[in-house]
Amino acid sequence: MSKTAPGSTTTKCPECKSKRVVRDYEKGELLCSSCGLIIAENIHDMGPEWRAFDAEQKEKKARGGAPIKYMRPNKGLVTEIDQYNRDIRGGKISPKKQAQLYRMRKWHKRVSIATSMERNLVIALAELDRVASSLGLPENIKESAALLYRKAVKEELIRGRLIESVVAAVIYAICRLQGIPRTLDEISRVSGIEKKEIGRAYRFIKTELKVDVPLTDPAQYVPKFATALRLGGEVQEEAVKLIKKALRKGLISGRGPTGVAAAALYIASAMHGEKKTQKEVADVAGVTEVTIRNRYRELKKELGLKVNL
DNA sequence: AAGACGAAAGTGGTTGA
DNA sequence: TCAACAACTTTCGTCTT
Repeated sequence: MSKTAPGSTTTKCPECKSKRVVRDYEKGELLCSSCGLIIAENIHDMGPEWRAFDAEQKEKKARGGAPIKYMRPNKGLVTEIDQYNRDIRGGKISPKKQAQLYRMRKWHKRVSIATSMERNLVIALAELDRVASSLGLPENIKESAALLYRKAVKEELIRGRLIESVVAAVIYAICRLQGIPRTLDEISRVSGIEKKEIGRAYRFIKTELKVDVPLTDPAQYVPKFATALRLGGEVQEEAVKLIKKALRKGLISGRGPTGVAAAALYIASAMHGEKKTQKEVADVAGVTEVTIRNRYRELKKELGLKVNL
């Protein structure tokens, strides 16, 4: 990547022409600090010369080639030392060498047993790296996820579960813990594991490892959606304000965070004369118009908003 | 013609007996 | 393990702009 100091860049914001574009390593985003536009999301370490606003666009823009699949565990990872004390031509080997081979076999066996866990990790970490990179998650997230996965292995929680689904679950958990908005849908798409599979594995490790995951704050999704909708900073602030108010008020408990974020953005966009249709907002948020209407009606009533749309 | 609205029925997941 | 339940979706008819 570039050699600029962490956080700062030489990029100019395409929206407001400001030079105050910074990298947010936490979220893996490149954003303009004066207007709030996310210029690039899911920043790769390996040089993103394109822009992508969300996972879908990213998939379209990313170069071709099927995702790497680790078909067979252990492929190329296991060495064998046979039991015949011969060299490759079949000739006898000196007793000294034989003793050496014996020791090698012995240790090889021990190491192999000790590393059935390690082997699992090799596969899992490769998968973790692949998925996390596809999602543009930064290093520290990968590290945390790897740590959590190790814990899961140690507790023998993988048995009967696909390694890939546990990996996906761990990533999902860490993202939520760190407040980085990645939906189950996105993770499902890049990992190729069904949403409900990930959800199940996630719930399992969450309870078994007693990981305390706070419920997602809808405000976390605001910048993401707003950028996809090309909505400015003021609208985002407005939406976040609405969410905060709603949170303090009755509650948003039980509601899907994406739906709430979508409704807040919908209202905020109308308040600032940059109105988007329900369908537009619904599409980027991954919910239906009906859900937006429901949330929007609740918000309007609870907050006593007098917005005419 | 497009967007917004809401009713009704269906789906998948959670929860508690 | 099953049934009740809440959130969300799908579908569709109607109203508004």
